[in-house]
This record gives sequence, structure tokens and C-alpha cells, in this order.
Amino acid sequence: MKSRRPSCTDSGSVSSEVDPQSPEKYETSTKRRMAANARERKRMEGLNTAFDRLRKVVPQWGEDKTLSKYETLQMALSYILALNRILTDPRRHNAPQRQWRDLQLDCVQPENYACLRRYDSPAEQDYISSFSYQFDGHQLHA
DNA sequence: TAGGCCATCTGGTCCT
DNA sequence: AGGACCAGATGGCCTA
Repeated sequence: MKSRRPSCTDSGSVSSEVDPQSPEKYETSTKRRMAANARERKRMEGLNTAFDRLRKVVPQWGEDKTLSKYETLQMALSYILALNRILTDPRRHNAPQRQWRDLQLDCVQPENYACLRRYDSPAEQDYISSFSYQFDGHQLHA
């Protein structure tokens, strides 16, 4: 993970509500704020770890393209609906020999991805066109 | 250079 | 009181 900005709070900038006449209060408040910042960084780190784990289990566009957080959530939603569809699809029982992978690709609808970004390369177009199944009764809300 | 994405800081709110 | 969570603000990095 890249560290963007050197922490200004870690150097001790704390705000306005502090009484300049009371160094002890100022120090206490500064320490509290720094601790809160550290906790927040830790919390966001956990959140980003969760996003990374999610990215590993949803379909990716390619090794060189990392899904943004928003894209990851949209992809996860669509993927879950697709898997749910697979589990409830009656064709599953009629054609047990069908390859799981084929059905999986078949069950993700392209319009769920179209809003995410533009895909210009032939490889990406091919990948998108493989998601051809139309849901009935499932509606995604943007 | 503008726009998208992101990390970080910060203050507010809620909960224990 | 202190921690967790959240949303707004800010500024850096990257790409078209």
C-alpha cells in the first residue's frame, strides 16, 4: 500500500477547541487526536484488506487492471447474483453434464459491467461478450 | 490539465 | 471517557 501523505497530525497539529493557556490540556488533546488518527488508519487498512480479498474472488478484467473499490462492489454484487442464479437455475438439473465454468460465464449479465468503465481492447470486448445471460426477475439497482 | 481514485485528517455521532 | 464508525475536506498520484 502506498503512503500518500506524511501525517500532519502525527506531528501534532490539533485544532482549535484547545485552550492555548493550558499546555496540559493541549497535550492530552493532541495525544487523543493522534491516537484516533492511528485507529482510523488501522481501520481503513482493515477495510482495504477486505477489498483486496474481495478482488481476489470476483472476476477480474486482467492482471494489469485492478478494480476500484466501487467497481469491486459492483462486480461482487453481480457475481453473487450470477452464482445465485446458477444454484436456482432448473437447467442445472436438466443438463448436469454442462461445465460449471461455462454456466458461470453464461450467467453474468453484461449491463452490470457496462457502467463501470470503457473497455476498448479486443480482449476486453471478448471477455465482456462472454457474459451473455439475461436475468429474469433480478434487477440491479445502481 | 482535468478528472478519477485514493489515503489521510478531522469532527460529529453512537455505543459500551 | 474512549473506541468505532462515518462523511466531508484536502491534497497527492496517475492517466487520457
